[in-house]
Amino acid sequence: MTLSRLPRIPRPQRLSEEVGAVLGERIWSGAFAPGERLPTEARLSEEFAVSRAVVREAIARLKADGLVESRQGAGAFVVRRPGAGVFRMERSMGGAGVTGEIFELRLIIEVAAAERAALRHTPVQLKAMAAALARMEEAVACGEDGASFDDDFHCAIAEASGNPLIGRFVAFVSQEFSASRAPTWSADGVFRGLARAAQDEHRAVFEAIASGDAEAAGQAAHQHLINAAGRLGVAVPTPPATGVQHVDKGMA
Amino acid sequence: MTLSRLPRIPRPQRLSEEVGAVLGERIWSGAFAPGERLPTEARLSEEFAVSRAVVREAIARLKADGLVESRQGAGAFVVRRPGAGVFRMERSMGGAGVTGEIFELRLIIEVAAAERAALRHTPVQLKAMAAALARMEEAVACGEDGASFDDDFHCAIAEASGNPLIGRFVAFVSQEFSASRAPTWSADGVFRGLARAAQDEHRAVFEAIASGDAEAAGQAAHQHLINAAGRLGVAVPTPPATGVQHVDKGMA
DNA sequence: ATTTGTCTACTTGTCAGACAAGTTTCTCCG
DNA sequence: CGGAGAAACTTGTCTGACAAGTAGACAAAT
Repeated sequence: MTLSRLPRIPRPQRLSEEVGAVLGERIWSGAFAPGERLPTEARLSEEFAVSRAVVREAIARLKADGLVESRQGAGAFVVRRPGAGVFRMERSMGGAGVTGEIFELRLIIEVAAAERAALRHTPVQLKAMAAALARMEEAVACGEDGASFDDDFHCAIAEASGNPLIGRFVAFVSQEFSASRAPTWSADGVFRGLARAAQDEHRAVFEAIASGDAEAAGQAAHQHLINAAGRLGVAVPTPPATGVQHVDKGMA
Repeated sequence: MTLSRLPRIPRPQRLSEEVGAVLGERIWSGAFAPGERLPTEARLSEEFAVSRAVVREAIARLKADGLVESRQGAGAFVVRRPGAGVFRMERSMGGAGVTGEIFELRLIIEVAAAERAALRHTPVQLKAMAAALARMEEAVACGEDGASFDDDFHCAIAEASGNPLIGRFVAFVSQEFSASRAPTWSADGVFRGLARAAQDEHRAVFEAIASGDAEAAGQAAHQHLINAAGRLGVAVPTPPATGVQHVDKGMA
């Protein structure tokens, strides 16, 4: 077998990572306002009781993230509009409730991707989707873990949207999210038929795309993601807004 | 007041940035294969003729990008799936044709944001949108550059979507894109009425959001982005029907 | 022969101190 | 009052050192 990943025991976090996380949080929370100057490296190394090298590495990370800019002789400054330059998810945003928000973003982008894939897919891309689908089918039949094929399927759809940015973005979000996909494909999940249900939805999406019906593809993708959220026990803060919003137009 | 930008002169690149760029390119190009171990810091500092501290900062940047992982005592390794962990745009994508793809992504996400903002906006967020709108109005009247208020307006809408991820993503894409927004707000653009037209569209989006009409907000945002692309001479590869169709399905 | 324990060389993480280069601030002279 | 220049900071880079952790070899035990 592939000796799988995940150092189950959390290795002692590097000092520079801790310092970087604290500083990043202060910036995101607004404790360091945009445009403001950070304390000097000497000051920070004193505050955190670490060497200046550690502080410098932490700041290097923030610079790589596009959160701060430093000018020799002047200091390090919080960038005017933090968050531009790079988009990441995991860090510095309270963990609670985030999953639902990630799902909402997936819903938006993957539905759009499915619609476009229905209209633009090439034979090669369709074959890639079919291959991922077949592998998942096999996994369901054998009771194995098909999570990575699940990833592949979603990414193949995004690739077929014809817009590489959409493909990369879905790949990115999928990765960020793959840990939470486990319950569906765990032994227990397969036993309870979750994998089977997901697979049926996958096929519906695939057939809609293959037949070139954009609207059906979008609806199938939408339904799949809503159901997937339900299988994970995640509340997606969207349903009233997206699918059926014409219903509550009456009020107000 | 705020002495704004002046880094038009390419400031002397930091050594660590140069080294980091070279290493990053080697990884992206595959010269360092996924899973492979990087040369040791000592070896790299020798190769680049810089101190180990510089190499360490360069590697810190790569770690922040999620390209490499280092284990004390073992070495630094190229991550198995480079590119996961962060989402950037500038890298590894030639400039041609990309603008249209960015626009398509904006179209997808900002239309969805406008729909949600119509349903979820708070009074404070509405006020932020109104403020940005007013400043743009002023800029149009005075013939000044309102590009940054344009940014603010779009970001305020995304913020009001109630999903911070959407807000950050729009901020991210906006930034990546702000350079291309210049033509609308340049002296020539203002003269030719481009800014005026954009402003009318902005107001339409705002009013739809303020009135809580998600469908109208989505359509207005869709129209605005299509027109904005037209003003820039960019072709958005989106069939006219697609952008909003998942909203009004079921409507007769 | 296989397993186990130990040892050693190597690599990254952290520290301390130093100097160079650039910026800001204040002083002092005109 | 204004400007030149010195002084104080601050970041960028270098050097050397030690601690912590890893990997491979080697020896001992079963």
